[in-house]
Amino acid sequence: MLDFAILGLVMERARHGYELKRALGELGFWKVSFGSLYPALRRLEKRGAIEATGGTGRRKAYRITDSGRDIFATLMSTDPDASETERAFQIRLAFLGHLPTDRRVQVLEGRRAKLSTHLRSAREIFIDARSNTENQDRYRLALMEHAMATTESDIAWIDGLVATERRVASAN
Amino acid sequence: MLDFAILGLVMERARHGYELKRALGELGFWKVSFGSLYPALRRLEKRGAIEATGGTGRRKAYRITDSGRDIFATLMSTDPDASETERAFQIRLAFLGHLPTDRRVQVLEGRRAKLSTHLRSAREIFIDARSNTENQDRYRLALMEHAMATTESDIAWIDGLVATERRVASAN
DNA sequence: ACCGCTATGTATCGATTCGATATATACTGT
DNA sequence: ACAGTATATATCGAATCGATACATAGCGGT
Repeated sequence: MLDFAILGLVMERARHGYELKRALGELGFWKVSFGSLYPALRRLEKRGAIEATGGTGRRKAYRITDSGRDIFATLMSTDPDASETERAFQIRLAFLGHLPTDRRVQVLEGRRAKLSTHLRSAREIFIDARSNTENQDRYRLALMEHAMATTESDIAWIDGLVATERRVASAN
Repeated sequence: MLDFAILGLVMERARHGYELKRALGELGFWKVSFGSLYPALRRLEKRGAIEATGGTGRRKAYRITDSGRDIFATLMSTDPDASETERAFQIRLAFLGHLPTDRRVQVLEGRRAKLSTHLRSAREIFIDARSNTENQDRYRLALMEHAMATTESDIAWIDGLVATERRVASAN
């Protein structure tokens, strides 16, 4: 998924490693490490998806190739797998503008469904734990409750995004 | 940190691998994989922190040793490092009941401070991105805003935990 | 009684990612 | 002129993931 993110960013304009790290970190949910980033750049270079351009001084700027553009387009238009990570979804969101409106809504609804299911099972587990004498630890119950609240807020957020998407679509 | 979590759970009572995976998953923030779990059990066994007991049928229950209890107590009473992960903090929280009240508040306040700092820098980055013509992507701005809102909610949650802690403390 | 499905359980493999560290240059304030 | 900080590339070992293999238990349906 890091490869996906790198392709997406490099596609907009040539970027060097440090810049990619900063750009990813500034999205707010992932501080990628150099130990992940540089090997990923090698991988992509070896696959012919990106290529190094001279760059200024010690910098090594990478630009996307036609093959890389294809790879990105394929990844973007492939439906997210059910097992997709929170992070994978967020990266996908960061580039969701590359999809047409109806596909965007699909991606969002898919994520919403997954969160809903997860929330339901979390609630069951919580009810269960609370009524179990052994599991009465205050902090553990608090963790569960907070996790549920966060999931609810994520769902509401996605609903907002979907609503905006539909509003924009019907305005055209 | 997985080792820490395993020790904490096994300390309460002997548990086998699958049970540990379930117990960790039920806290709601981490679905640990078998590929992490079983090697971790080996590690801990080799260090003499846990030992396998017969267990029923195909199960291999692990119980904590005295040495393991020491290791857990040391980890628990060591102040969290500044670079500690979200997940590390959550695991710490799950066992926070093992610390005296004042130390609990310390841990919580420390986390709060870190989140506050993070939030401040996120806000700066957001303001910056919004005023930058290049970074106007709707979804990317939405991601940043949501990340900030989540952090704010985490801070409020921690404040609640601290308040409860103080209330309980002063009631004694 | 038999079949298939799902849950339970242990285990390992390769790939990914992390966290720490090394190294070096550019810029900034005093 | 100098120190300190930001920028930048790179690599190492360890932790973790995700997929897969394998096997038994238990349960519902026919």
